[in-house]
Amino acid sequence: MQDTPFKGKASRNDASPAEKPRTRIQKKNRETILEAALDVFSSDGFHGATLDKIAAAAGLSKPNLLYYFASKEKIYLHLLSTLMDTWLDPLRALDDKGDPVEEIVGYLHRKLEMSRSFPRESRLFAQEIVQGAPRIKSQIEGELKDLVDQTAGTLQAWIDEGRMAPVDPHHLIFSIWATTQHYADFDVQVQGILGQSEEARFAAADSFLTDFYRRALAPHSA
Amino acid sequence: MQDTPFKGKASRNDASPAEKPRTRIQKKNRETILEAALDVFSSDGFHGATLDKIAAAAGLSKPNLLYYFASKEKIYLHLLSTLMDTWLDPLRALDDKGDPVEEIVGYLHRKLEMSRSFPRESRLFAQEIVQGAPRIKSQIEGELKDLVDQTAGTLQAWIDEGRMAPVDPHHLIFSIWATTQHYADFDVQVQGILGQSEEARFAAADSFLTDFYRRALAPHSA
DNA sequence: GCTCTATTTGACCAATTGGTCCACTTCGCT
DNA sequence: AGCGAAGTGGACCAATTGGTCAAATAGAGC
Repeated sequence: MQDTPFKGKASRNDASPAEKPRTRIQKKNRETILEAALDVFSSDGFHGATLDKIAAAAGLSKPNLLYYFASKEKIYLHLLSTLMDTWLDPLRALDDKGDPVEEIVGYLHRKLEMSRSFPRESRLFAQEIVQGAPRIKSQIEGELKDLVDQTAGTLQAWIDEGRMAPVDPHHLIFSIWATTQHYADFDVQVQGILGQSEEARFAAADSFLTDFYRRALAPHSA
Repeated sequence: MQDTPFKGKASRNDASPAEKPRTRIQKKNRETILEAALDVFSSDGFHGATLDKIAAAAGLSKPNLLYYFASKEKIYLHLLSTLMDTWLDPLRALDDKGDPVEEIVGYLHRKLEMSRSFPRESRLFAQEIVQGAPRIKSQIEGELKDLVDQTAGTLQAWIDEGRMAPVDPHHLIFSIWATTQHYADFDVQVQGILGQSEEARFAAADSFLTDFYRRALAPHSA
């Protein structure tokens, strides 16, 4: 499977719509495919998803789908790697010049907003991690860890200055991830218990979390 | 698939080790299979898991495995339904006669302990929920919701009595689920970032969460 | 309109996989 | 020891599925 240097026939055949789209059709179709794939992968998982299902969702034939992406795994990986970046944006936006508690609450808020706006992405990511992150372990131990460690440093500095309650920075970050992503990843459960509209659920979640973290993180006044 | 009333041959053949084990061999093998299946399902998901893999993990042949459980799905469902009960135990143990904050912290502690002791169960459950809980939605909207609503009532009573901070009881419960299960479900991520031994990770998590919830839930003194 | 390239798809293929058959072995009991 | 039931697994099977091919069609530039 990895022997023949030039598979198929033509050698310059690697010009198949590989990375950067070249034509407007390529651009449109690749987007359509990724959108459909996100839908299917996020609700069925990598193994549960089938090319037929993705193709159907994209309104394309399976061979045509494979004309744009070399394999099922390529599509999946493309989604994952694009995702990781977006996922970290809210954390990057944390400003070490701002007010500690409000910065954290702001981060919390942005993260919750991502759960609302991109639930499929969240679920895709969650499934990958739950299964042991077989395809992105390196990124976790790389850029993710780096950014987290750096942020933890900022938090620790704030703590040392007595501007917020002394809590373990890493676990604080984990708790924010957990509580916010919960509303995307475990949505059926939340919905099954609360009922309510999506709007109401997220509004209540935002209100609860904001209040909760403000109280828990307020610097000791004693 | 659901037509023939008596499939196969013999009619009393439904005596195949269906529900309750009858012999010691049945008991042993069913346990072995469930153990192996939990391993495989929790790390590969329902679709990713194969009977061959489960059979291999159990040290049995595939036909023999199917001698004990009628189908892959039956095994999966058996695990899931057993799980739900265990999962709710810590919540049932919450005592409305106790001290509010300490009761909640106690619950938190038990839940975190479950994440440590039964990470595979947690991951199995998580994957089912993330994918929309196709097979247990009814249980979520049934017994799970009932128990949660009841507990929420207890919490609300405590709040009304001014014995703990006024927070939305349902979202408080969600936050406890999220933060504790996170250490089982997203273990690779936590481990990738913190390094440390499992022991150290969970000790720090317990310490962080206990402290955090105590502070956030303390009744207003003002 | 013509030509070369990009796009599309029906027909296939091989591997995987859930599940079945049936002959054979091991138990449990008298 | 002897016998019927329980237990076991090699050989199969049909359906699914990721992926390939080659032939056909639609576009873009001249």
